[in-house]
Amino acid sequence: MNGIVRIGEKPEIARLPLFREMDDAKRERVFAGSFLQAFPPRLTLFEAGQYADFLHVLVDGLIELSASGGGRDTTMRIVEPVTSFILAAVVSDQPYLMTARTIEPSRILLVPAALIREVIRQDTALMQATMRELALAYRDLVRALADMKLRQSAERLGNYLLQQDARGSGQARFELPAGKRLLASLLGMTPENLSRALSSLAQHGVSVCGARVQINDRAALEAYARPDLLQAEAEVGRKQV
Amino acid sequence: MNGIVRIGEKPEIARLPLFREMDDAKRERVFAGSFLQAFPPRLTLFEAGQYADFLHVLVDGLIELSASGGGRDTTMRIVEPVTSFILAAVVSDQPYLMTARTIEPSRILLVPAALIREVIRQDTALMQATMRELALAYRDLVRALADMKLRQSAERLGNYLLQQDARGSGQARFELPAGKRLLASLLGMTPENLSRALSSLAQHGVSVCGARVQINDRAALEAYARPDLLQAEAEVGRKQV
DNA sequence: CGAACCCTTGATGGCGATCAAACGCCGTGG
DNA sequence: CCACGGCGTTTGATCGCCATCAAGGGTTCG
Repeated sequence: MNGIVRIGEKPEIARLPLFREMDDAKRERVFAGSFLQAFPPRLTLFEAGQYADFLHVLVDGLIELSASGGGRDTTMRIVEPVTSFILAAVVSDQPYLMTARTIEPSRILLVPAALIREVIRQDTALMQATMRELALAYRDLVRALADMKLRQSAERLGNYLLQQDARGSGQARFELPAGKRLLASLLGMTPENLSRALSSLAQHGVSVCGARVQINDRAALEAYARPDLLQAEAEVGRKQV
Repeated sequence: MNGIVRIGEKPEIARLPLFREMDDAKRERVFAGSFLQAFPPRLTLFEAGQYADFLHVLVDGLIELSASGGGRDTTMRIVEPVTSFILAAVVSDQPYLMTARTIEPSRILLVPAALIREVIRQDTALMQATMRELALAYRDLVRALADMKLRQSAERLGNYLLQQDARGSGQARFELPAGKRLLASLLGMTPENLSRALSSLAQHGVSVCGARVQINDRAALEAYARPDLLQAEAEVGRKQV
């Protein structure tokens, strides 16, 4: 199950913006030193404060990144495949700031931190790709922080729905990637209030049935949620850190 | 006033982590192509949405970076000298996400974005420094977002005071860098509530007189504010993006 | 069938925003 | 010198968003 990445998975990983431009031989070297591993759901992969020993690439499944403090917990990000995560901790050689937990059964490529740091130093194209990934991830977080400070919860939800729709097939119908409890935490609200917010969005062109969401009146939703300046970069095929 | 950086300023800028490790000749080239410019207070340097045409290095003065949306404004960061800012926008060649405004009279080194991007491509040490800066800046933002989601306003204030003290000379006495109105916005609260929060912190070992802050009982303040896992990296001489 | 678990709905309470007004500080101009 | 106005800060009163507490319905799984 580990030791060498199985052939079938490689193309999808190699096509990630992070690995796309680098030297083929170096990429092989990275993959040869990495492990593809399967994890059951609800398993903690690592905790905040631990030394960052692997760059993670989610190949299949779903991951929650959360932070805690003062007895509380909040989910910082929900990682969907195929995406790398915790690049920043690996690059800066610092402890994780977030805890990672599988939500669904997941397969993850584990790239030893020392290995990826070494190859980054050797391969300029990879270093440049890393730099760009970090810059885009930084900008995503600026948007997230502004979102949290400027909008109230139902507006954040509305924007999340618009964003999630755009990220998916694009037209007006999609499913929430994870349970509503988790979504609530991601949006900085309680499950109870997420439930209320979802029903209140019915007045703004959104209908929900279980995890199925349909945007019936995009103009109305946009008028309410004001996606404004906070829209995500739309680089083709891009995945976050 | 511009064209070539005045000799007196160079050492301090060259010592920034961003420029410290790079090739001397390349650094000269960057500085030769840049402009050191003075700005009056309360002047908008650029607005969110504009094309990012300069990397900025604050040499002297004070800058506010703010974001807006839905009729509201919030300050995202207060930049103190000597520090570069908006590296991420320049690296990713995307529009600014934030608006920059001088608070005090300021002198800023303006490095043309195309120039710095070109030299980054040519100089591996600079690229690596940029990568590290972005990674650390990313982690700062993770902390800021977790702070906003996990703590209530008086706790955020308490942590800000601890952090600001640590960043300064270190022991228990310092001045707020900018007016309280601005600080309130940075912390995601109103000036009224900042005022109340400051007086409530008297019960936790803090005394305030105007802009002068004194931490009389650090243990009590830490017990209240729980700096926990969110503590900033303490790399010597490090400055944020 | 029962036990979790998730989601929903309702009732209550607290944190913080908003509204309003007074105080201190400071630069201007009479 | 003092009067005046502007601005930032403080203090008080009220309101609204959202968290918390509580309970009920639906689904899944042992």
